[in-house]
Amino acid sequence: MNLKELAQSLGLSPTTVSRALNGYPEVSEATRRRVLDAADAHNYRPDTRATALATGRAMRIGHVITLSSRHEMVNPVFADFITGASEVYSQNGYDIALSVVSDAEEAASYRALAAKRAVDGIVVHAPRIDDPRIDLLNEIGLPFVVHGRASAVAASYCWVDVNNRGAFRRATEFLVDLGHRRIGLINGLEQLDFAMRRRDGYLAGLSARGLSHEAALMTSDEMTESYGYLAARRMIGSDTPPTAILAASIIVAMGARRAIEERGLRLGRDISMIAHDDELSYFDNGGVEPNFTALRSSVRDAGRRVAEMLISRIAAPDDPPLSELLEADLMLGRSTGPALHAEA
Amino acid sequence: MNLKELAQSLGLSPTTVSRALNGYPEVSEATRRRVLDAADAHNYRPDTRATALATGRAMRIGHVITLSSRHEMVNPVFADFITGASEVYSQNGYDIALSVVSDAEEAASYRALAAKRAVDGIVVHAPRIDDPRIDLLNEIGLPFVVHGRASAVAASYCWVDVNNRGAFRRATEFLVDLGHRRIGLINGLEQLDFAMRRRDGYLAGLSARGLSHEAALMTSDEMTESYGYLAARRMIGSDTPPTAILAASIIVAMGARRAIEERGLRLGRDISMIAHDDELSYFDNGGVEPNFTALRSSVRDAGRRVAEMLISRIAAPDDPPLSELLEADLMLGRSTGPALHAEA
DNA sequence: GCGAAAACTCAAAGCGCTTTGGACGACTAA
DNA sequence: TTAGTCGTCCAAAGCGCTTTGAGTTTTCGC
Repeated sequence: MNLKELAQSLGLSPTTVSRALNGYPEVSEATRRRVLDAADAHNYRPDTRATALATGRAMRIGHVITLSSRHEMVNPVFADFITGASEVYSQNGYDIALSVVSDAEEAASYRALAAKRAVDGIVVHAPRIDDPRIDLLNEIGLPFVVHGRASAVAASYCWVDVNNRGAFRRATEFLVDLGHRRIGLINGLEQLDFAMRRRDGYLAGLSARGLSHEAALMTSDEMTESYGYLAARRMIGSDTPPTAILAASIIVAMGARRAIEERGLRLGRDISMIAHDDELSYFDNGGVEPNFTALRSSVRDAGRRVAEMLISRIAAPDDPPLSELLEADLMLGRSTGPALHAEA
Repeated sequence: MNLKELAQSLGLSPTTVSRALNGYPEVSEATRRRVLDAADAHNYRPDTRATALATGRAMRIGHVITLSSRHEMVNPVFADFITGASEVYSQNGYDIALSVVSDAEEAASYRALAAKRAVDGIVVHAPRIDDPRIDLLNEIGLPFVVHGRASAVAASYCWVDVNNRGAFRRATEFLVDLGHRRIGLINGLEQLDFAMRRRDGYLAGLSARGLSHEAALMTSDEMTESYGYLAARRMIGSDTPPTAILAASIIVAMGARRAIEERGLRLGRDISMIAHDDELSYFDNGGVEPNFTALRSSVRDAGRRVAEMLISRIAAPDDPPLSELLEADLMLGRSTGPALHAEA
């Protein structure tokens, strides 16, 4: 069933039917009802391709997830982010085009997306410190919003980010205030902007409390469970182990906990840990008394914010860029406690 | 730059340019080169909407992920599945339309996808035992492939599934052979077909070895880390605890391990565990000697197979349905060992 | 009861592509 | 030479929608 057939079956012209369907005022309420009912009865929906071609709007948002040729990892955060974003999209009639590309073809794939006119806007995930995608997209002229920031990029652009620096600084100071002097950081890949900011916050927290940092207590890698395990094991197995650890994600923290328990230490007593918690659906970090003391910031909510911003950006591409900084809550859980040997 | 402009700039007709671009034989090699070079130089790509409208093919595959109104969980498996599928899609010129819908609007959303002519085919995720989507899609006439099966559905359809029943039976028998008599099953939601099959396999394994089952040793729920923890804690805290556990996923297994270690038990010595391992990128379960003895089956590979099958299905929608059963390997890791008190 | 405004409806053009059905030379075979 | 065959290319129709510009009918004020 297409528009023409529907119009014929109603004894109306395609024009009128289209107007009735799209809520134009030039059609009487009676006619509109009749059209709407008939459309419903025939399960008629305008062909998206034709609509997009005629209107020039694809009503589609592109999400490109990049696989590093070295790691080939899919960020588990993506699933929750997209769930949040999709809520907003569907309320506004948008849908999602997903592409998975290798880092080598990344730039080309953005160009292609624009040239093919497949999407109205793009969400940039996991920006690196000096991410070339931002200049690229600005040049192409495709509306976009960055989830995160790219500190070394001069251009202005829309972004939604968590206050990673502030959060990690706060967590660090909190641990110091509990008497911890040696605090390990098990960070994500520090090419990524958010990880760099977290380290900055960690360093700022230490120096605000008059402590110096130590290379052996800082690691950076892809945030897998086994990385968390290996990094924690190495730290706590050293001659001068940390009494507290800052973990970049719940997944990393779970690996670290494994190392801690394997060594016979008790989390929250022998050693403390604070994890960043994106509130992934499969890793609910407890309710009232979470397992991990955590910097909590819902990535699903971030998805919603990004989607809202992008939609308004598409509507007004020439307005000055928007940005939004989300704060992470420090949720006290069972994984932190006073340092045992504060004087040691 | 559109086709007409490109043609003009070359002094050719749109027809010839289109043919050159699409590899038709009616155009000389010299002209084709000239066209291809010009297209490259101008970064020209055919408008997808127009192409789709003209050809009738959207070159797009729909993936619908359903959020249960009760749980609102996004399966983390999805990210890896889509990565595998996307490899195949992009080789064949397809891209991905992702929609996230609540279970209430699920049927309507499939109908809409078909009516809007937005996709050429659909992948059905996480089928329930008696999943209505299969009959629905057959009725609509939209090509689809199910990742998994729906045991109670009579209609024939294309599917790719892991031999869950066989795998769990084998794992159960393996544990029995190690001397375990009380084996717990921490299963996924048993409305889902794969979980039901796993329980079947578990029960078949027990009865093949002459053992009976026990309700207290079988649980079913959404596969989160904390579910794994709670279920395991309850089992091992009972008067007659199991000496071995079968966990439905690595994530669940991590929760179970937490409960085990919290109780001061040593995994692989005091209690054994086998987990199903989808090889999620963020939970690499070791290499040569994995942490968990596991039923290993790559969900990314399943994504590839599903994508291949769907593409061939789209090409030949009236062929008899295809199906493929993948086997899971039983990988020996450090989480299993002989039962301590085989006679107890 | 008349003219003008309001309410309703429509024909046709256009979005950017593919594809059908030729057209036009240049080449081969008889 | 003539007919037939390639090899190249093109004009125009059509995919299903939106939207402009206009036509027709109804309503209303005086």
